[in-house]
Amino acid sequence: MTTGSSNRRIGAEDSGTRARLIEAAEQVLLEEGYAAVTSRRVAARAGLKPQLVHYYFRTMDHLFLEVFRRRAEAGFAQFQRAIADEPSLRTIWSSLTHGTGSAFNLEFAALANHRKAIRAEMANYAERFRTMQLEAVASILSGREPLPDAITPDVVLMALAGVAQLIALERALGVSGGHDEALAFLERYLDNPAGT
Amino acid sequence: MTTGSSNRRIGAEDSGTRARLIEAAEQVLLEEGYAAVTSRRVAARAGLKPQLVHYYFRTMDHLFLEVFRRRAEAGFAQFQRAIADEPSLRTIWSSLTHGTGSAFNLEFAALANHRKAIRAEMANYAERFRTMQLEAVASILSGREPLPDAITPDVVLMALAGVAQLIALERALGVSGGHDEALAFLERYLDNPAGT
DNA sequence: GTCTATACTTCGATAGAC
DNA sequence: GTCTATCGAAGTATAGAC
Repeated sequence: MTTGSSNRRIGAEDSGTRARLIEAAEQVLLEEGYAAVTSRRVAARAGLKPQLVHYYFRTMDHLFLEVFRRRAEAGFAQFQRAIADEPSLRTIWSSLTHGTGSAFNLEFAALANHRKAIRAEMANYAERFRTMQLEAVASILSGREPLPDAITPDVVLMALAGVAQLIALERALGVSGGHDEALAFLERYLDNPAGT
Repeated sequence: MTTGSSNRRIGAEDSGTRARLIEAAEQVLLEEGYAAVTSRRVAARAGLKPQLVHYYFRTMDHLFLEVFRRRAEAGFAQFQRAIADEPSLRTIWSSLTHGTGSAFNLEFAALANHRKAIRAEMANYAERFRTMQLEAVASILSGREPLPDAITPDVVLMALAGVAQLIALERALGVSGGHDEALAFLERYLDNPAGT
């Protein structure tokens, strides 16, 4: 499982069937969780035979990695577009709370916790994403009233990202206590971080 | 699976074997993730036969619920002790970042996302825990310099909980960007939230 | 009350046919 | 390059022996 030194033949990367399997895997992941992403269920969702999963992907982990990379690259590109279009804290906040990203991250975080290859890939993207976000926050804040010295762009970003993640996770559970208050605060803060 | 209206006989709740299975399940959960919590592996960890899992627990979900409740009650009690001993923001922060709690929550959050019974139980405890924490924060802040109106105890708690969760998750991945800065800020903030 | 023998389903993966 | 036939291991759960 770690080495994967089998010499079984693997299908072409540009195969349409392969793309269908990745798409199906992502759907199953979001709807039923990573434990439900089995060769049989993914194939059924794609309308294909289970053995095809193992023809196009050496192991299930290889499939997970492809699903993750596809989503991560898309998120990456989307963030860059959004921040170029309107560089503001509000745009950062939107990107942190947008769509199915949270559910996706939750599944992969749980998966990464116990699978080395996936953890490495996720850490890699997380670092890159954080760096990109940090540059954006620093740039946005530099054009405004200065904040107290202790409140660096890192601190602002960690707080926004942390609260966004927490709210998303609790929403999934059906818990909402404190959310309205936090969102009301952010509603003011995002446009006026210095509080003047 | 949802109803569980089987009339199969189930072992006594005070059985020692049953307790061993719960303990073993928790270990497997933390070490290998929720997908690895199967009757065979739990039993192997406990040095028992796989069929015993199904004698003491109607389904695997019942086992998960027992594992969750045990940990949740323990966390509940521990928070109450700690906050009674030293009521401070620092104690709140410690309780949010303490031990294996984050890994445990991550596993159960992912599980809860797709299993109704577990989601309900987790939501229930999350609400209770949040209420308890909120009372503590409000009580602590009321004995200090007042904060700006917009920064209610809810806002403080959501920020602390969010950042604590984010740092824990990223640490598990091996990502550390921004952590030192956020922790340095908190180091000052926890003792002096009004920033005077 | 406690545990075992057993049924049946689903799993990942490979070797080999087209 | 693409897909299928098939294997052995692991999964949940139940009925029945002690």
